[in-house]
Amino acid sequence: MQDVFRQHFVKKLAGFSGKSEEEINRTISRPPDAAMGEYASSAPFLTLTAISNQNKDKLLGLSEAYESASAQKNPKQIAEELSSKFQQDEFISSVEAVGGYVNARINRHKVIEISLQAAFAEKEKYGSSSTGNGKTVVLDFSSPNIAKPFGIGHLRSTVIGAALKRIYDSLGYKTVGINFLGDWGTQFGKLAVAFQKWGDEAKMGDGPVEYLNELYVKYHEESEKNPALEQEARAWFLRLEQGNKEERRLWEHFKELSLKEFSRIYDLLGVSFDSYAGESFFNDKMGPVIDELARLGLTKESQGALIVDLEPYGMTPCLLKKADGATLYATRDITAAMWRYNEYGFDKLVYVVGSDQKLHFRQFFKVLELAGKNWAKNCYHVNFGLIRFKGEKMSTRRGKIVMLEDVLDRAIELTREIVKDREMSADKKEVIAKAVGIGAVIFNDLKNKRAKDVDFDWQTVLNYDSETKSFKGETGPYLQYTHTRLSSLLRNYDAVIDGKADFGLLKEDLEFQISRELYRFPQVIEDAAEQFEPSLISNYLIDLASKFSRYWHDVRIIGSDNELTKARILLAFAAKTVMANGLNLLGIAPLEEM
RNA sequence: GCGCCCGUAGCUCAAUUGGAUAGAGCAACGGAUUUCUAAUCCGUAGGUUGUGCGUUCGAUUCGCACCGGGCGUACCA
Repeated sequence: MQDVFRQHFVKKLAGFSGKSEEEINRTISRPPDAAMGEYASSAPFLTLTAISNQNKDKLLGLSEAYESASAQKNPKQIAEELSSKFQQDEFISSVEAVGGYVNARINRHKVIEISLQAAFAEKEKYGSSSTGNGKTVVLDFSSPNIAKPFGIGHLRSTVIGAALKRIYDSLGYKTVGINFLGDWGTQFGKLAVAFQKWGDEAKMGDGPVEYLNELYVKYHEESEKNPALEQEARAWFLRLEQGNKEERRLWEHFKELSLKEFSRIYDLLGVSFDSYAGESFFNDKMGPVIDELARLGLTKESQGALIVDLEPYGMTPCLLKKADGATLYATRDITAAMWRYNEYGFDKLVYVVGSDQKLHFRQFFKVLELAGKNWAKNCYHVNFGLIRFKGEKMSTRRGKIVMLEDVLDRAIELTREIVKDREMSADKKEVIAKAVGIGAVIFNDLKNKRAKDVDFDWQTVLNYDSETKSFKGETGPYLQYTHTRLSSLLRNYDAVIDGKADFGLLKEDLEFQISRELYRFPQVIEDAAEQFEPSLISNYLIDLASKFSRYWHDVRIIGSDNELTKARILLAFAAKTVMANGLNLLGIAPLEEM
């Protein structure tokens, strides 16, 4: 979507200055103070830069360049000249030169009119577009390991991936969400060995995955003392890979137990997938791929293993087969990528996986490229920071892990405490407790740039204040609360909202500020998709919510003046629409009351 | 050792991708409630953007070096 105000300003300025629109567009920023206008251009400095660059080519000294630049014209003068050429029009109300910048104020009335009308007309579609029509994005996310507990590390992948999927959906892309289950690999050998040695089927009762994890931890403790266990585990997995019935049966049992637990969590989070083709799905498809790579002369044997040498690219080799013949993670990923390309013909293949696997992705993307797959450049590793626990990396091997379900349960419990004394039905309270508690957890994971590591801390995750019994500040509940109040407000308005109003009556500064936020919403979604960054939407919603919170504190919306009320209600309606649309993209439920 | 990422208020993070006077939340202190839901709002205080050079008219943003933290570094994923 295009910002017509900005576009208009750029076009005019380009005309006046003789620079290209492209060039002018790069000089646009926002003035430090809102009072100075909405757009600023540093175009007057371009001449200076150009002259000094020119002189640099001629090997002139810096001071000389500056002198010759200022001798001709200084930015201040240029800014004044350019500004004076502007005339008030439909989009721009005034242009002013300030210290070498050209500052433009946009026509407030126009912004209000455009944004409120668009939000009213498009409702739940406002913000979406058709830019992605005909294109397919495949997203690989969540991808937990079978027989391991679902930790908060997987929450990040799940929540970020699900948000990106919705974001791309809303831009008209066809999206395919794949849960690339970690249901294959040596860890099953380890688990099976542990289970056979110390396990007891009868103890699997209520929390089988937790029990299996205990065995897994025990295995790693024991194997430090007894290295022979490693051999046993490898042998077991090899038998599984070769199709032995007994091993297969146990593996399927583990898998079934795990999926049952995972789906409970996905239900809570409101996440679903289009495909569960996990690693095991590719078990019988790797052979031909290895053959293909070999035919292309990419593979070689080294220390008994089959590798693709990536030395020329400054990377350690990509291992396709271990010395014992078993395949590895990279083999499955390469195979899966090729299969997905054939199956979906994607325009983008996105992996939402932690930063600790960066090298792995660089390696296998490179292998794809070397194999002549020109679509390799459309593969993206959307990495995210690790969740550390009291400064330590979490590790399932050492049993250091925070269970996602515990986090969710605790958040829901805190919320129950808040709504306990509300006058509403018990059912309603429970719905609210779930939506708000989960919303708090989801937002906590989506509010920061994904690359940031997060130190998990019970005290601060939810920003819960036990004294006032409330979630405070920049949280999911804050956004939900804003949406709730807007809903309540609109319920209190008994006339019909028909989308018509006298926009000229909205003269408050905040009415303009809010409209401007509403206006840029579609662009925020596009940026979030482009950068694979849901936090852009989180931050945006916080901005919008805090502006509206301030607004209705200062201003009476439903008042005695019918026309004014009508206009303000339309503003509230538009704000509610955008809050709801934004929250839905993040996977947080917009509530009517709470 | 080498590679990648990070370092911004006491804490957690923003900063429109190189623009003007670096902004929010939490915590602290002070204030606002006959309410369109106070899970709210307002105010005060808090900074040599890790350090030092460099590039630029202009640097939190780009380059180099150093300091500190994280991750990775062929048979785990």
